[in-house]
Order: sequence, then structure tokens, then C-alpha cells
Amino acid sequence: MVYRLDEQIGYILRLANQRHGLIFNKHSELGLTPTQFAALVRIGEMGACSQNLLGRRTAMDVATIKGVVTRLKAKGFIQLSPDPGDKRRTVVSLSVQGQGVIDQLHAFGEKVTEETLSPLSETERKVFLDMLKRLT
Amino acid sequence: MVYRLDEQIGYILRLANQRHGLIFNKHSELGLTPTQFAALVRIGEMGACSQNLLGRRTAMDVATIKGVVTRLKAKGFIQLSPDPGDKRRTVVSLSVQGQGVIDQLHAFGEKVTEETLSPLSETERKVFLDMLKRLT
DNA sequence: GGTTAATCGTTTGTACACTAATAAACAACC
DNA sequence: GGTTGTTTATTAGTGTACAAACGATTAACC
Repeated sequence: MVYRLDEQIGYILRLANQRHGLIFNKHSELGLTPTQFAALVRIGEMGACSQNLLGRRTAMDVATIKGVVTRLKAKGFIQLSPDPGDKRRTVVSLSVQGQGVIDQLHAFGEKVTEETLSPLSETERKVFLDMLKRLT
Repeated sequence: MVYRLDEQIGYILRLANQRHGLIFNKHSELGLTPTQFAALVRIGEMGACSQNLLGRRTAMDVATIKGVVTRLKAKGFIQLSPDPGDKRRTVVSLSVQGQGVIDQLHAFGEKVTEETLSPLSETERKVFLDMLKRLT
């Protein structure tokens, strides 16, 4: 059997990711990247937590989450404070501005998801997401 | 309906991509990245071509393919030469070493694909790849 | 109480990925 | 044959993503 790049899961995953990124940026109003968006939504879900924990809950490396937190802080969506009970930790929480955009983020996220999955029917989406999750 | 990050296609795609990357690196012997691998396999499929065309055929930006070509050249897998008919172009082609590893790359790629898709049955893989392609 | 181990955050280095700008070369066309 | 527009390659800047190493702190446990 011939090896064809266009049939390989890794290559196609990269393409799908690229398309999703384009759709995301097209609709993005707040100037967030997909990664920053994920971190921000996660803080909204979890509430305040340490930087490292936030990284684990968003599947980001310590070096990666560091940069993401720095940029979210610079954009005013989060605030940082020392943990009173553990001097190693930095507590990350939503700023007032951050709290104010959570609903907007959810609406935005739904639009992106909808357009990304638009080539699939409702039934197919369920099946697809189910299988994709098993590949994580 | 509540918005949950863990149910969003963009987030799950990122996770699936991460897992694939880990599997890829685990098996990688030649020290190639997924992107370098794709470019090298593509040159093997297409034969010699310009740097920009290679980028388009591997879904890489001009700036991205530039770096990938530089690194593949540094590793000795490809060679660069000026296009006699078009002074703008740089022709990219496999070096002798590059030709020598193509079969190995294919075997390696099949192993990575197999392990990445291992959570799915044979029937599911077909359905899944079919749907994933529609999202590119 | 003191050693050992684990965790937290930071930094460095390499490698994609995209945008935008630039310059050189080529093609189309009147 | 000169203008117009496209293609090719390069560069600079921003933002993930991972590995590896580091110091500071905390936890475990004898």
C-alpha cells in the first residue's frame, strides 16, 4: 500500500486546526487567540486558581501558560495576586472587565463551533466529537 | 445551554493534535518534527519544486516553509538550487540522504498513524477520517 | 528536626504559524 | 516597450508549544 500524506491523521488534524483558527480569528472581536480564549473561559468555569493549575486544566505547558497569563493580564482580563497560604503560588482570577466579557465569550465560542462544524450534520457532529475525544 | 470548554471542537482539536505530536516524537528516530516530516514526504511524492509551491502543497505559510526548508537543508535531507528559467525561484529537491530515508519515513508514518488511531476500530477510522477531511 | 521529595514559577532555546512589509523577477496587455 | 499586476522569496514581529534546567518553597516521613 502506498503511503499518502493526504491520508494521514496527523496531517489532516493540522489542516483542521488551521481552518478552525481562521474561523476563530474572523469572528474574534476582543483580540483573543484560541489559547487565551480557552484560559479565560476556564477561569470563568473554575474560579480563581494558581497559574500552574490553570495550565494543567487547559492542557498548557508551564512555559506556555506563563506567556498566556502575561498577555491576558496585559489586556486587563485577569488579575494576579500572591497566595497567602503558599508563597510559591500566584493566584489568577478574573478582573471586573474579565467577568464582564464571559457571556460574550460564550456566544462567540458557540458561533465559532457552529461554523467550524457546519460541514457536518447534527447526527454526524455527535459521532465525530465522540470519536475525536477518544483521540485526546 | 451551558457553554463548556471541554465540548468545543477547537479545544478538542488542540488536544488531539497534542497527543499526536507526543506519539510522533516518541517514535521519531531521525529527529524530524511533524512539519518537517510532511514537507519531506511531499517532496518525495512531488519531486523537485519551488519553495513556495512546496509550502502550498503542505499547507504552510511562506514564512513557515522558509524555516522548515532551512532546517531540512541543515539536516542534509534536501538540497537547494536556483531555477534556471526563473530567477525568483529556489528549487528544492531531495538529497541522496533524503532519498535514502523516504521508505523509512513511510514506515515510521504508518506506525504513528496506527498508534494515534488505536482508540478507534477499523470501521470508525474510515468514518472519522472522512468527517475530519470535511473540516479542512 | 532534618533529610528527601515534590511542587511552583521562571527562564532559555528550538520550532511552528500567521501577519505585514519589502524587493526582485516575471507575465499580460495595450 | 513600458505600465500594471502577480509571483517568489525574505525579513520582522507576535503568539503558541515543548524540553530542560533553575531557585524557592512546601510536604512527607523517618
